[in-house]
Amino acid sequence: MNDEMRRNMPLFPIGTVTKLTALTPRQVRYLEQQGLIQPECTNGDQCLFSFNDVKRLFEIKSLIENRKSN
DNA sequence: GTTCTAACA
DNA sequence: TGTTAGCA
Repeated sequence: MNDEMRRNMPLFPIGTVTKLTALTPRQVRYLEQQGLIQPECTNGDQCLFSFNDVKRLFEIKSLIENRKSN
């Protein structure tokens, strides 16, 4: 994998994702169980999230916040 | 230190 | 949804 590729396909652990999305690991896992996100679970025990998933979390987060307002 | 699962309220 | 317990 090239250096450029790592910049475009970084994989973060749930801890980083929770900070980036401002969500809790519970919500992230729950959404994952609902099939709303598709993280890369290589070992099956640890799931790494890519920008793709983080982006989806932000969309979902917005929906949750909108749900409160409406 | 970090992640995962399970269950309960 | 949030927390706790134990495990690797």
